[in-house]
Amino acid sequence: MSAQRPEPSAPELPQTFTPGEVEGKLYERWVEAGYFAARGRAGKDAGTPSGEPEATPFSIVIPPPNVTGSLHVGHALDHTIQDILVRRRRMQGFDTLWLPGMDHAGIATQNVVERELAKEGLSRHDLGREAFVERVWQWKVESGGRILGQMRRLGDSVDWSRERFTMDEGRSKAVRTMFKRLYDDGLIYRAERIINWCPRCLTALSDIEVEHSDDDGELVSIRYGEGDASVVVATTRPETMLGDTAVAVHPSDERYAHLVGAEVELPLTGRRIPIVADVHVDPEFGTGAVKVTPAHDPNDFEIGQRHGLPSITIMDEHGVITAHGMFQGLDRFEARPSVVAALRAEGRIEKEVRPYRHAVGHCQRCDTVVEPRVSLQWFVKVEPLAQAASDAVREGRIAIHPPEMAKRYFSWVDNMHDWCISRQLWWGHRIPVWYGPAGEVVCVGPDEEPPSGEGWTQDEDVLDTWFSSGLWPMSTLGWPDETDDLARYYPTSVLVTGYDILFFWVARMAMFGLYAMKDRGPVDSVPFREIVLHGMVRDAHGKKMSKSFGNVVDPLDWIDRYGADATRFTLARGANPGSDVPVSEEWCQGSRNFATKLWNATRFALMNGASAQLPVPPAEQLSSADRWILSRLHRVIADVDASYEGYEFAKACEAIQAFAWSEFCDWYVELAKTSLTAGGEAADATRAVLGHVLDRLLRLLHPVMPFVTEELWLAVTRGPSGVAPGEAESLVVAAWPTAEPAYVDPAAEAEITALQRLVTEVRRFRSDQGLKPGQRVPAQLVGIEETVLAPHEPAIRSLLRLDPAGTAFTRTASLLVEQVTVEFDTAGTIDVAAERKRLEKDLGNAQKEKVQAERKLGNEEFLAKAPAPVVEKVRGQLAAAEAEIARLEGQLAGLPGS
RNA sequence: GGGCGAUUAGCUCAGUGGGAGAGCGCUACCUUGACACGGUAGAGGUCACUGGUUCAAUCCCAGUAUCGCCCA
Repeated sequence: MSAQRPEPSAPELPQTFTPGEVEGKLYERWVEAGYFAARGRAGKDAGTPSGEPEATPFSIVIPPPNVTGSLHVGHALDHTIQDILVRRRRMQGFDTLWLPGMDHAGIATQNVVERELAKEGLSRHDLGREAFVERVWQWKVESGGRILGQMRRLGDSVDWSRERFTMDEGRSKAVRTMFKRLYDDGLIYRAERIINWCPRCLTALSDIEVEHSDDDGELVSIRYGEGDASVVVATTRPETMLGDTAVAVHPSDERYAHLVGAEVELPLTGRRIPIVADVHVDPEFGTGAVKVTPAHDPNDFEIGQRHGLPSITIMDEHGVITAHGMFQGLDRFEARPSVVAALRAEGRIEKEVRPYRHAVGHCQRCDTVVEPRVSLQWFVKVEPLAQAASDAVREGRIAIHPPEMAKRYFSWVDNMHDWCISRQLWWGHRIPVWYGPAGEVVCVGPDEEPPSGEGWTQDEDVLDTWFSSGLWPMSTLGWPDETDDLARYYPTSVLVTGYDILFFWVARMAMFGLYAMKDRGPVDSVPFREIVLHGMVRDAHGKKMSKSFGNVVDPLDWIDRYGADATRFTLARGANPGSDVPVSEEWCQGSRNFATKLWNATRFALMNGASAQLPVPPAEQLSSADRWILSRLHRVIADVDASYEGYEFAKACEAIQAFAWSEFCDWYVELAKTSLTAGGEAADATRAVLGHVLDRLLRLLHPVMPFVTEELWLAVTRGPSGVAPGEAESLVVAAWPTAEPAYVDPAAEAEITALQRLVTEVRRFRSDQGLKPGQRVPAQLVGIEETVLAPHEPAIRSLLRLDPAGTAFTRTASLLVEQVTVEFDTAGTIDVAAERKRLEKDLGNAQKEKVQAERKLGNEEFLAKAPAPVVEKVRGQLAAAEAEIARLEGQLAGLPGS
């Protein structure tokens, strides 16, 4: 430590950053300080960290994770993005609300608890409805909500005082209110329809709870009827032929024209079924004739409706065949080969293709193959609601980012089928409809007493979880009550979610919000003003993460090993608008490395007395290096801020990292070493500039990497005297940095660019010459006095390990760069061949550039039609190339042996 | 089958109508007084293919191929 160096103004930071030791403490401190709590109605007068009198609300409701769930990497991405938005707005002085909570996940949760019961040898029916639901609540209290603790690990700045759950009292009231309103408006009805049925979960599913995959099955062609009057149908589900009630062909299919209206005998059953003509039959598929099983296929159901065909249910709720003699009692998948064998025995099988790949629907929750089933269910009539939801986006009242994604939204919302909302479960919001002894049907509102007396019973079913999730942006703020929060934070500002669940609930929230809040008018009834869609997290090769593939990343594992900051940065750094987010452990290590780099740069600055408390002197008292880094910083602030504003998180992260590492650490800190060693006023200025740049840089990065930036910022802004006057006590509530154009300094930028070019050229020379990095070489910088680089000679010598030329100096090599001739004494060991190779290579490039520029400038049309600035630019390129050629040719001519 | 998107360095991805970029990986050298979770230098690309528009195309348009996603 040199004598001039002042006492360190802050306690030295430890040598490395240990996330595990500080993250938990910092998070709890933030929560205790109340930074994450929205200010509520008082916020109007409460002031802001940056001192403005009024705080504009900025609100986000979290896409509620399942109460059964745990934080997976998809949540980590989703939450990181929301936290970036919220933390930036908070620093900007907004009254921010990020509202956390969970949904009750009807099927998933019921499955979990039923599995628990099964270990005790019990089923839910052994307990009865009431006791079972009690048991689920108990489970929810005990083991539910693990994910909330995990959100703390990630650093989510949510308002814990406003945590909500879809099954809690307020949210239940919202559900009953909404049901009643829709029912009274005729938008909820009960009907017998074909729905998706899970024979394992024993409940109806909505369309979106069915996942389609291409599976290996079979395609069997079966001949119905005899002789000329026979017809061959192809099917992937031969067992359902037991429930066939027709054969359908396309009306213009000449092959079958003579058969339409006739009947054929259905094998194995002895029943006679008609042949009908229907335009929805694809004449190209199979034989062009299809079997029609209205009770077990959605398309066939439609055909059945159009032609008045009977519907014969051949399976029970478990997917077991219910009739037909020898097949009775067989599971649907056992029945399939049995039916085929029986048909084969009768000589009815014309063709069997196996394996045959085709789309098969599976239950999203348990992967069981879904069985279409005719049953009595409750539906939401979506048409008017969907129309409103579609219009809101079409008219820009809800903006989708990135905008290309709106197409997906429209294609879904504009083609939505009625929504089956009843579920044959016990865990959920029970349908508030009572049936009376004389066939009465009464929908009971939240504040009404259900009818009592002999013979009245409540509907047994519960509502789809998405019915309550669809109310989330309103219900969490207190709707249907006119609460202060609802008045202040609805519509929410942004909804952040993956494009893969756009349909699951975004459209539903839009439909419900626009309907329930319509009194506010078209603009303010939307549940959110903007939708930010991100992609799915994938592995380093773009593969979807899956347990079976073994490429699943556990974000908590990364947080443990690399820190929450590194995990968050990795996700944000990969989040380009509209595209999936590839991640890998290597990249997370890279993010950790970045945190460490920042840590060490800050440590260096603090060791040398840097502080954000020091005022940056006026420009004329600053070195060009100081002015350069300030200029670059303030340009970067503008760029990064614009990227954040446009939800371009990858771009923002990349720009911050590039500036911090490649400009601040690689050049400014290196140049600062010379200045600090020299001492005096220049050193003081450097300390102030180091403090200023770090301060702004840490603020800019804080939304992405909240922990390490807080730790460093506190050290940089607080000297031994504690909190700086007027400064925030935490980066969480510190003011967002603004770009100050006054700092932009093109002259300083040009000067440091010249310095970089000179230093790089000499480094290349040293490298070509095999000079070791640390090896000191005597050199003189001829002509530097006449250039802008004159004041930088000490820094240049330090960066390049150049010693002063002593009396015994003998020039063995020289290099002309930026009007400076660098003469070296390499003690005679000059590698002329290496140097010639280098120069010739550069010369070749310069000549190529010259030719390109000349070709353009020799083109009359180019000169006539290209814009003037472009022509000027090319002229400049030509001049630069010619100067470079002259320089390199001079260098080559000066080599020994030339 | 319908729709959408992609194709740029070994890998993952930015990018712009006018001189091809980043990170990781790779090669060489280096424990220099913030940092080896580091430094310096380097190699590596007909910007998928074929046409068209234009003074000028990796970028705009059309077609082809391959891949991915959503829907049926």
